[in-house]
Amino acid sequence: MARSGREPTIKDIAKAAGVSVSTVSHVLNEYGDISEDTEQRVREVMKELNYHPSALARRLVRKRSYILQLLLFSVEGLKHPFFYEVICGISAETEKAGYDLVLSIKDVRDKRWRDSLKRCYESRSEGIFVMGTLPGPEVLEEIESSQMPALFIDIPFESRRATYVTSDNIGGAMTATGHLISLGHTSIGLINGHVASSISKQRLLGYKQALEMHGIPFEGGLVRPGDFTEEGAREVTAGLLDDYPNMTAVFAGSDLMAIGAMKAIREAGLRIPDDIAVIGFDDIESASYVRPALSTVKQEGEVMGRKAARELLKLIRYPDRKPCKQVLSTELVIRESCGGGKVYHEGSGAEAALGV
Amino acid sequence: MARSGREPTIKDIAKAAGVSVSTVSHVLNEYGDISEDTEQRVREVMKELNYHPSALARRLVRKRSYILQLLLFSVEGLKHPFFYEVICGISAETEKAGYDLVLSIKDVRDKRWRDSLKRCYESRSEGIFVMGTLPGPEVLEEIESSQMPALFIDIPFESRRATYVTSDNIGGAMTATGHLISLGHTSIGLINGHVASSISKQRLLGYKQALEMHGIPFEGGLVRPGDFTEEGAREVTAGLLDDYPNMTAVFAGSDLMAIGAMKAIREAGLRIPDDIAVIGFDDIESASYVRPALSTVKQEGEVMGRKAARELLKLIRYPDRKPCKQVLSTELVIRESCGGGKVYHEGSGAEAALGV
DNA sequence: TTGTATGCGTTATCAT
DNA sequence: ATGATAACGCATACAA
Repeated sequence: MARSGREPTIKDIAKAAGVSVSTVSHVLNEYGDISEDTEQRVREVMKELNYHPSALARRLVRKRSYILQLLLFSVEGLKHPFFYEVICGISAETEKAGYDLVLSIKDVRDKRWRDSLKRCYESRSEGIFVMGTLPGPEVLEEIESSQMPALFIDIPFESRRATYVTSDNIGGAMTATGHLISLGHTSIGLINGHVASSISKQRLLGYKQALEMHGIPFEGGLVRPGDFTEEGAREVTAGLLDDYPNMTAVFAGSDLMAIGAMKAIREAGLRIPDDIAVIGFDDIESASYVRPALSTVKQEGEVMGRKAARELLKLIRYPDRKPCKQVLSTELVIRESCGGGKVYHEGSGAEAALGV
Repeated sequence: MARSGREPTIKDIAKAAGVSVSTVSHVLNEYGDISEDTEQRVREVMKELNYHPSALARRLVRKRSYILQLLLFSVEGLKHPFFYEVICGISAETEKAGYDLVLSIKDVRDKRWRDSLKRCYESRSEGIFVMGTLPGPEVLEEIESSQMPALFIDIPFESRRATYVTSDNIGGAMTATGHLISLGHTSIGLINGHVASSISKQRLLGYKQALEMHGIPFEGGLVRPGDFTEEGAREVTAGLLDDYPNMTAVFAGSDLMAIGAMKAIREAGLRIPDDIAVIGFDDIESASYVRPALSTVKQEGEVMGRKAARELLKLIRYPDRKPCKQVLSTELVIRESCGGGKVYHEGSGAEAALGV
C-alpha cells in the first residue's frame, strides 16, 4: 500500500505490478498491446490500491480539459422551472459524451460575470452554454472574442463558433393568437416580456402575423411590455383592462405572466374564460394547477437541452463545422382558460373528470 | 505574438517581457516581491497576449483541484422546483469560495451512478453534494468508503467526513398537523412519501406527536404512503376518501402530493376547504397558484443550499473538524386550503384582494 | 510486448 | 528583486 494520505499514482501501480509506467498507461488507455498476463496483474494492483488515474494530469498532458461550462444568468424571484428541464437535458448529453459540466449561476445584477468567464478560460473549458437573461450585450462580445464554442439557449446569437437553440416563438405566438381568434376574439391584449428580449420580439411578430392573416387590424395600445414576472404582468394587465374595456382575450408571453394576468382579471371582477380568455407560453408545471387550468404553448425544455448539448459537442469536435441553429416546434396545449376548446388529457384524465 | 492556434503559456509571457517564468509566476500569485517596473511590464504583456494561466497545470502542481461535485439523483416526472433553489444556493457559495461546481444529474433508475462517482474521483473533487432520491444504500457506502468530504441534502447520513442539512421535518409536520387540529379537525389523513425515505418517517413522527399532544388517538389506516408524485397522491387519496368518510382533513408530505390530493377530493365531489381541508409541505411556486391556494409548510431551498456549501467548505478546510449537521426551521404558510385561517400576504396583496 | 525519456504549464525551492 | 530547476502525474514517441 502506498504511504497513507497520498493518492496512489501510476508509478505506484507500476512498481507494485513490477512493470513500467508506460505499460500501466497502455492498459489504462486500452491500447490492446499488453499481454493477458501483465494486464491482469496490473488491473489487480489498481483495484487493490484503489487507483484512480488523475484527470488533472491527463488533461494537462492531453491538452484537453473535457470540461464544458454552463453559465446561467438568473433573475431573482424568477426561478424558472423551465431552466431546470433544460439543464437536465444538457447534463444527460454531456455526461454521456464524457464531459464534466461546470455550473455557474450568476444573478443578472451581479456585475462580476467576467470573473466567471475568466475562470472558465483558465479551466480551459472546451465550450460553453449560456442561458437566462443577459446582463448586457457585452456578454456576447466577450464570448465571441474568446473564440470559444458557445451555445446559447433562447438567445439568438450566431457567430463563427456560436449558435443557439430556441423554440419557434413566432409560430408559437401565431398559434396562440390564432387559437384565440378562432374562438371569436378580435380584441386581444399581448402581455409581452422585455422589449429588448428577442423572444419577446418574435412573439410580437407572431401575434401580428396571426392578426393580419385574419384581417384584424393591429392596435399598438393592446401590446404591453411585462418583465416576465407574475407581479409585473398583473399591473400591466390592470392597465390594459382599464384602457380597453372591449378586450376579450389576453395572450401572455409566459405562463408566469399569464398567471399574473389572471389575478388582475379576477381583481377587476371579471371571469375567466367567460369575460376574458387567457393563454400563456411555456407550459410550466403550474399551468395545469391554476384554476381555470391554463391553456398555453408548450416548449420542451429537456429536448432543448439535449439538442443544445449535441450541437455544442459537434462544434467542438469539428472546428470547421458551420454552427447550426435549431428552432424547435411548439405545441398548443388547450386547457380551460380560453373556454370553448376541447379538454386536454394529461394522462390521468383528471382534467376531464373535473369537467369544464 | 505566440504561434496562432496555441494558447500562450507562462513561458511566452516571460520571454515577451524579458523576464524569467518565476517572475511571471510571482506577479501572477501576487507575492508582492516584484519591482513596480517589472510587474507593470509583465502585466502589459499578459493583457496583450490575452493570457490566462492554465488551471489544469496549476491544479496538478498544487495537488488541489478546486472542484466540488454536485450529484443529483432525479426521479423522472418529478422535476422538483425545490432542487433548483437549493442548487442556486450551493452555486453562489461555492463560486464565492473559488471552486468550480461540477453538476451531474442521474436518473434514479440509471444503474451507472458509479461511473459518475468514478469520474468524480479522477477529477480529484475535493468534496461532494448529494441530493435527490438515492438509488440505494450502496451510494452511501460507496461515498463513505471514498473518504471524500460529503454533504447530503435532506438525506440524514453522517460519518467521519460526511453530514447533511435538512429541514425540521418533525417540527414542520407537527406544525401542519397542529394547525389542522386547531381548526377542529380530528380525523386527519396523512399522504406521506415513500416509507423508506427518512423525511417521510420524520413527518410521520411529527404527525403522531401532534395527535398525541392533543389526545387524539392515532389511526394507522389514515396514513398512506404516496410516492411523492401528484398522480400517486391522487390515487391514494381516493382510497382514503372511500375508507374514511368521516375524514375532514389531509396533510400531504409535499405540495405536489397535496395538489394530487386536491384533485381526488374534487373528483369525489367534495369541496376544499369546506368538506376537506388540505395542507402540504415545501411551499413550491405552484402552491400559491392552485385554487384554493395551498396552505403549507415552507422550506427555504436557497438557504439550505448555502448552509450546505458553507459546511462542506469547512469540512474541506479543516479535515479534523467534526461534521456538523444542520436542521433548518420551517415556517407555516397559511393560505386558503384549510379555511378558517387568516390570509397570508405575499407582498403583492393579491391574495387578499381575491378574497377568501 | 515492454521500457525509456520527454514534455504538458504551472508552482515552489533554492540560489544569486 | 530575480532566475534556474525540479517536481506534479500522466501520455506518447521512440527504442529495445
